[in-house]
Amino acid sequence: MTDIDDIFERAATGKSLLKNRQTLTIDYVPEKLPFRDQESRTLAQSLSSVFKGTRPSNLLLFGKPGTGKTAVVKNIVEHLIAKAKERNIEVIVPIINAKTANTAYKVLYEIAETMGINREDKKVHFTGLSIGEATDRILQFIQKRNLHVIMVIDEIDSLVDKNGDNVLYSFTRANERMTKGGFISLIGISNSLTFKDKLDPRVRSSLSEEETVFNPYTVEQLRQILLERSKLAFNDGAISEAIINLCAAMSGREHGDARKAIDLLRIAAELAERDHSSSVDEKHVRAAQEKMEKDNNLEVIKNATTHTKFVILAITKSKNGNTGDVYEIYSALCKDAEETPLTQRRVTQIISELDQLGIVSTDVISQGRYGRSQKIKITVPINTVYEALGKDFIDR
DNA sequence: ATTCCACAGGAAACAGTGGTCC
DNA sequence: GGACCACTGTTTCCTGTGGAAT
Repeated sequence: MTDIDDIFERAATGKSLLKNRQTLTIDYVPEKLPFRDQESRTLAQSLSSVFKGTRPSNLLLFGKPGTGKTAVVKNIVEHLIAKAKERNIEVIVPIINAKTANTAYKVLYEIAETMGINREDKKVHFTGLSIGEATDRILQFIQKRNLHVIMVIDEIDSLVDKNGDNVLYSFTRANERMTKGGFISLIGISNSLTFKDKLDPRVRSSLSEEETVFNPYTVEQLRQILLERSKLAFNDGAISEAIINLCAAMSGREHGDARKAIDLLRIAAELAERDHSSSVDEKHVRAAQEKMEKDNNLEVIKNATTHTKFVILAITKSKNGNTGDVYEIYSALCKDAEETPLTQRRVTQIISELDQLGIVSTDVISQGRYGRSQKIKITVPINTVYEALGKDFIDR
């Protein structure tokens, strides 16, 4: 075990490059978000009608991931609650992530939980109620207590994609029903600009009373964000401006996602520490970039269901990558493993899910009289696939 | 211009599970 | 304890599609 002891010894005695790792994680939200003054002001102005006792406009925030939407909302809401408390106004702000609470009922349940309804007689249980009944109980609670509720639904597009806009419809209309007091405002946060098209026109008009678009950060903006964070996170001399420029350039070119850029910086720092290097250099950043991609793919494949793994394996084994060919190989794999194969319809769906996750790429090709099909290709390095599937799985 | 292939993918239905309500 | 509800994963059924072959 001497090599293991050696690792521990070096970790214990080695010099840390980071003085505050926390500031390079998603949990850290700075007091004021750089480059988001305009958006913050718009949001604050919209919410300020709470102080006049009237309902704030419903609001939609659009922007790609890592553009600071959620952070801006959290910041402003925190200020709002504090300011309202000084004036004895009770504002409740349930923040629901519709990607985690991925059904209409789960969203209602989460809202009920954060609002404290479940400490009352008429609870909204984990299951068993109809959606209508759950909505009614929430509205009754708000009305009875004359509450100001600002409902924040993050990733609102995934809720609408999976469940339609019924829940949104009930809440945008709720104020007409609550005649005895209390009100609800909705803030929807979405990664997709086209999400509005999927809404019922009545929901669309009432939900998008105001809209704010968060543009992706430019390379220069990312550079300044990373510079700020690195001052908080790193010990003196542990990172150079050139390395920060590189991280900003790599992230800005690819996605403009501040969260990923900060992750890149953190992982590069961790790799440099493991390397016992006195500072982060270019090779750590490049390695961090590779690691991020690989880890992501590994996790997805490792956690996939058995049938999804069979499909992935079938794609790697297929010569032409046609749907028919892949399905045939998949069926054979199932037969070998004494599993009943899923239908082709379901396999098509699995392939499309893998496509969305970026594990495979598909191109629809038409072979004329020989039909239309998809050309399916694995986009993840084959070694990563085999590593994720495991030798036992491949050899069985 | 029409036919035909090999699918893609939407919609509805179903089975099984885990829960509440009355 | 039966009626009812939601959710997930799946199957079944069906319509639509691009372009080579006829």
